[in-house]
Amino acid sequence: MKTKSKAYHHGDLREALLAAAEQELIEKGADAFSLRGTAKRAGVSHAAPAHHFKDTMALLNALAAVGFARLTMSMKEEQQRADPGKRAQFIASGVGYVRFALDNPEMLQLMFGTARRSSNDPELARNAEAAFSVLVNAVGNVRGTHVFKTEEGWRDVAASWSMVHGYAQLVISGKLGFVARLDLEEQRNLIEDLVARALPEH
Amino acid sequence: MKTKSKAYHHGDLREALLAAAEQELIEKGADAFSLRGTAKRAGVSHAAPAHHFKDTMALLNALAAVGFARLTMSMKEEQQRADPGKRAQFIASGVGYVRFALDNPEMLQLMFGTARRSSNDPELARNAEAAFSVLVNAVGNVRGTHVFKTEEGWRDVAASWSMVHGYAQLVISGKLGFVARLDLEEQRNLIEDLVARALPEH
DNA sequence: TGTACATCAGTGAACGCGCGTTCACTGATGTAC
DNA sequence: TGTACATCAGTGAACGCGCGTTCACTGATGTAC
Repeated sequence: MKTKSKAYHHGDLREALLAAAEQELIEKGADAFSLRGTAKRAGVSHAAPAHHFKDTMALLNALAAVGFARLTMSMKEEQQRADPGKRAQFIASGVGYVRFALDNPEMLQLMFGTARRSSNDPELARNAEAAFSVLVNAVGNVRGTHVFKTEEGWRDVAASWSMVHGYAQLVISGKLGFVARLDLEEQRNLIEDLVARALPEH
Repeated sequence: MKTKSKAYHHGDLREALLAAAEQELIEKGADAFSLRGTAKRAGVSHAAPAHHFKDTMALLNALAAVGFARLTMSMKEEQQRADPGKRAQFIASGVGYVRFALDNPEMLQLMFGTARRSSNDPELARNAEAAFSVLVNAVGNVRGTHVFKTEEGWRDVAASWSMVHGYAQLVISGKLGFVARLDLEEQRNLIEDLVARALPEH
């Protein structure tokens, strides 16, 4: 019957393109990603995206910004589910970070790689900053100081972030194969242990 | 005078191609890397590489294998320079890991990314395994047991590797900007601190 | 030592492909009166 | 409420480009006798 209403105007092509771009990224990888493929997925001619994104780089910058927003959400969700204690909140932010990364490996590569992206997209920078802040605040609450005021504070942040980020990257690239053999509960325990090591209790 | 001897046969084109490929990777990035560009850099026609590498993927696999060999060397060098104590040796392996990564950021992406690479190149797997072993042995020596025998051993390895790998990735992607303000000595201290956190003394 | 010949490592032209971007266009929508 | 018109968001053809790979070839090298 094909009642597929073929409206000439799409409605919200910008959002549809971002969703299509994510699928394209997931299936083709950052290397083989193409604007034409994205347009095709969105069911639109390959010239249409130009009305919404200046060029391919602009589209990927916007997609990376979406990724950082989702990362922020993932950390905050995990914190809401967790015990309200400061240390538990810190650990939860780390668990949320890893959960996002393992659920969105291609997005993580886009967000932290330099491929096909410019570095001065303001929305992207803002969203990245917001994600960063969740972790920084969690560390600050545990330590009871503004982390940027002391060398030790910087180190706490660097250690925590490095730990969760590195763990996620290694699992994604298949180098920590034994993790695949853990069930969800065990993996969560492992992550909590790793995060806790990054911020040792005094 | 141009005494540039234009020998028809190159001598060691395979090695020259690997070196050229690394330059291509560094200057163009993993996305824009091309076999033709590599051949041009090596001063050879774009059809010549086919005699040495089946296709582009084979060349990049070989290059990644070179990267892992260099990573192993970097860790061992740092260990030779360090105090022979077990814990100092462990920390040195971590410092060597980070040093390699910061000196070869594009290679690290190639080695740990999935882009343009197959996953079943035996030489690549062997070299990656060798690098892994340096870290595993260093952890084992500190703990005094075969790390693969206990859950705790696995965690020690995961924590150590995650920490150095994550730190390197974050610095490379510019997310730990404050590190750029540290001088060499300070950065070394920071790395040693981070690595030490990953493997807490009992 | 010299020669014939097989093998190896290059060349350069050609192929077909998918890409990003541009362009003149057209259909749909929104607004002024 | 109806109509004219500007604006917006699509289309599809066309462009030039660089890519990986294939192919027939040729020059250099190594080896058997």
